[in-house]
Amino acid sequence: MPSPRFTLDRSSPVPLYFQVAEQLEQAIVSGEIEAGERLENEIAMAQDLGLSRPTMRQAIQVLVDKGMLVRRRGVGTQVVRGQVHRPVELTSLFDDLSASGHQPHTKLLSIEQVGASEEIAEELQVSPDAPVWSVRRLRSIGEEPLALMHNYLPCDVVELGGVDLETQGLYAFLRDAGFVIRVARQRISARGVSGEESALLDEPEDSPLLTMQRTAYDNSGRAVEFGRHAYRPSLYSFDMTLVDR
Amino acid sequence: MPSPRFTLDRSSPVPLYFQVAEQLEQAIVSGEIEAGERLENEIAMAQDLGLSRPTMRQAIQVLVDKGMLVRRRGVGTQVVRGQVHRPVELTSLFDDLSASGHQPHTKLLSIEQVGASEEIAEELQVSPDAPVWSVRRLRSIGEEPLALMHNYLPCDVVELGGVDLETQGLYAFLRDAGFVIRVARQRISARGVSGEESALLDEPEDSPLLTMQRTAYDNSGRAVEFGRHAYRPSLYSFDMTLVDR
DNA sequence: GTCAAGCATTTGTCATGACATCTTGACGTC
DNA sequence: GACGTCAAGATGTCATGACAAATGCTTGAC
Repeated sequence: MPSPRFTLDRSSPVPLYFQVAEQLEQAIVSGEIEAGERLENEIAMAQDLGLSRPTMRQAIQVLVDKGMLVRRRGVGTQVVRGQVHRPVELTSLFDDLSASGHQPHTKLLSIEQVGASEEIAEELQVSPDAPVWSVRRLRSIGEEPLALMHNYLPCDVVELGGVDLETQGLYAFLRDAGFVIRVARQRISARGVSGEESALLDEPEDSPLLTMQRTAYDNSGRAVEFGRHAYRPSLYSFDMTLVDR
Repeated sequence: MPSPRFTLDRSSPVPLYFQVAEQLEQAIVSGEIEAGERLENEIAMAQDLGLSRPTMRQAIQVLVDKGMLVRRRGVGTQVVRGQVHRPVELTSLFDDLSASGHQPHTKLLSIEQVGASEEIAEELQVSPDAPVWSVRRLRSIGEEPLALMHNYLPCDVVELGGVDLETQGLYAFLRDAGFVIRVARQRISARGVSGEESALLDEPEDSPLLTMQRTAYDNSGRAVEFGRHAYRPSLYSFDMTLVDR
């Protein structure tokens, strides 16, 4: 029954349950708590740390939601075996690559205001033919083209004029502009390359592409962005963890 | 400020927070509460229903996790705009199709015990060359081939001898056999068809395929199943909702 | 008129206490 | 020896109370 020493800072603005969750996660990934091992019971852990049980439960719940811990009533809480893949998150590919130490590069292919097609209008919750930004970018890693991205944003919500989307990811810009993206719905599938894409992505004819289309909503529930992306499957995939609740 | 009438059954084994979550979700999908609308505050809703605030919060949290509601401190809770797509869940394709009213059909291509390759052994947390079940199935919808599925299960965990995997999905069998799948990790990508697949899936050479590989863990954190699947992208895609927490 | 301070509202966090329910193993009976 | 019962231990659910922090509006000073 492992009981690593966690340190709590009650004067920190970071919530206690989050401090515990972070350190517990660290203990798991570092191997201090072994895979398959059972944790001490909630009440004892809470007492050890001078916390209430709800707070301790909340901390554990964070890792349960991440798929790192599994709870069984009447038994206890165990560490899930198997290595953790980084899951799909509400970040952009740009952030993904930056975080993994690679040097992504973005080429702005086009940016213009167009009238929303029927599909776009529905996804963005605007009237058909309403003005929307249409942005096409090519993302590469080193000399290797990686993804072709086509995004749409409502003009009356976002002002993209003069924004440098080559040095800054779209999501980073939206964050800086005060948009808090809280929810996104996406669909992943595949298709063959089209003619123009073939040259841009440096893929031969009939190559398969991994496609993702996503609509993102800010913290007021309003649609902010809709995008259709195509990835070279040899260089990109989507990892995720599913948790049954 | 909407305040639909919810009914609670305190003698029911269904938790109160779940009863509320279900009815709240129903009110949202039915349009009784409009998209974008703000909910009454937690305390008032709790009082209206004769519940405590934590219970009411837990009910709301269920829908926040589903991406249907968005909370903002100091403001309130709002309904996310935009239609809901059914997300990727811990069910099998078989369940997916059955639920959507179609008639899936499964053909068992092969089932045998083999020694685990290095990759399989690592995914399933068994020793290399340990005996594992190797199951290959072709799933169709009507006359249309849909997916080619290749699954591996540790022999010392699951007994597949005599199991009819043509009328029953793999996950349904595992459930009946007492396995509770709680966590799964999966990776989605794409590739071109290989020779044998081309005929089985009725796709021409060089067609793109959507691929998914998944490792599933039971409620003790043990790896139970590893599978590599290939889908015809014209007939299948992965929908999911991402929520930032 | 504009900006800043203050206030009301609402969600976020945390504590304490209680009981329910499930699991497992020990014990006793048949 | 097999089976059922019981008790211990763990998580699941629910209630009450309190304070913190963010937001948006109102009010007041300049």
